[in-house]
Amino acid sequence: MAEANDQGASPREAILDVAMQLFGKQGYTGTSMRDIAGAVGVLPGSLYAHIASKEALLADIVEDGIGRFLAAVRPHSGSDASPTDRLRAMVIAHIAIVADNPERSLVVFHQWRFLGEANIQSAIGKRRDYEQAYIGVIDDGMRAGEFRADLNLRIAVLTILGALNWTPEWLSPNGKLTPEMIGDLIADTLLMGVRT
Amino acid sequence: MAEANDQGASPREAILDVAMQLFGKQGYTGTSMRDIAGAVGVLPGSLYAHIASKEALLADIVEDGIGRFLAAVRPHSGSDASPTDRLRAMVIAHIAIVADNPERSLVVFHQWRFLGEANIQSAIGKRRDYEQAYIGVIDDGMRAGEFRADLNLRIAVLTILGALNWTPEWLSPNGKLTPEMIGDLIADTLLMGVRT
DNA sequence: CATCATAACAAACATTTGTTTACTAGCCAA
DNA sequence: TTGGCTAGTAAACAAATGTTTGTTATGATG
Repeated sequence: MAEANDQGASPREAILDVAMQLFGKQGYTGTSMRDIAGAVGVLPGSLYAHIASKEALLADIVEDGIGRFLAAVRPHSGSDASPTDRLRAMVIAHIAIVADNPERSLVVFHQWRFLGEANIQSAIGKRRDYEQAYIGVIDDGMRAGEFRADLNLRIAVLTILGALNWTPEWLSPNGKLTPEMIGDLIADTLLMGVRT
Repeated sequence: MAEANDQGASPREAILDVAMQLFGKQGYTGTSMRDIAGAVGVLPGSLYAHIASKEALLADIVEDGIGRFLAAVRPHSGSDASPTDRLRAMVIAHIAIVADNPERSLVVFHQWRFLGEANIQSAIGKRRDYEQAYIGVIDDGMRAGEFRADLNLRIAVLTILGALNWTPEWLSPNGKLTPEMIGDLIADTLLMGVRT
């Protein structure tokens, strides 16, 4: 059988799941409703009994995806641990979300451009909240003397977020290192750098 | 006038330039030949006097783009400077290429998936060469005792390349920091980390 | 049994897609 | 003036696009 029907899930969830996978692999504009229908195991028109439009499908996936990152990171960015420990925990939490489903992360990071004006603003806002969490910890660390005082805050945050946002490109859920271990190693690299 | 005709360039170069911009902004599958023709200021069919196909257009852009990164980094990765200095020079060179044209870099990093089987293998090969240059310097640095011995080589390289590959997403050629300064700051962050 | 909601089918729609073909206008060398 | 380039127009092609519509099978519930 060609269709992987996501046994036990509602048709709507099956569609969202399949769309997430295809949008991640082929991009939003590179995926047709016929592609999605084919992978679900249904005719194209049948999709519209469960979703409003192709763009609403994307909006749902992106909205939910960003929400997962925010929910995973917030408890740590707001904790009373040291900036070092907080940053490490945030990195590990981020990697856990990516590893849970790299395709979803690819959609969140790259396909939001194709949302309509309304949804795009909401996505950008939440993305800024996410960045702000990192800016906050780095700033705290610098003030506390735990992080280098000569850091360029903006560049440091973009460097860290860049390293994190690139992970769905290579991270495999089936690798031999667990997501926690990978997150820990990335946090090591970012916290202490490569120099001795 | 809506068309920016890239005065003084051959029609072929004008097309490549416009396609690069649009592929970067909207993606390969999100860009139609009519989009390109419109931006060049020409009718859709006219494009085919200068290019073989839409995919050949993408192949040209990606091939040339990867080549620029390789050409910019090779002299430094192969120099006889210290690993620290080599890595710093490679980062600065990378950022210079991105800053020169962020859209081109977006195409190189994200649109190669849409190449045909033949071109895709060539692109992956060159991309591996590029990674290898970074693996080499880090490995040298670790052996020389200049870089931390407890680094996970693979993770460190992916972290560094992630930070670098994400830059076209935010780097603006019109910012107040020069590309060299930005490269230097990123190199600082990656070499020494954020901790004191 | 009759009823009703769920889920899917079958077929069509208007548009947009990449590309081809035959033709024309302008220009520079012989 | 003739001839041959270079660059572009105009119109069409089959295929693929997102979506709508009317209809049908299948269960569970009254």
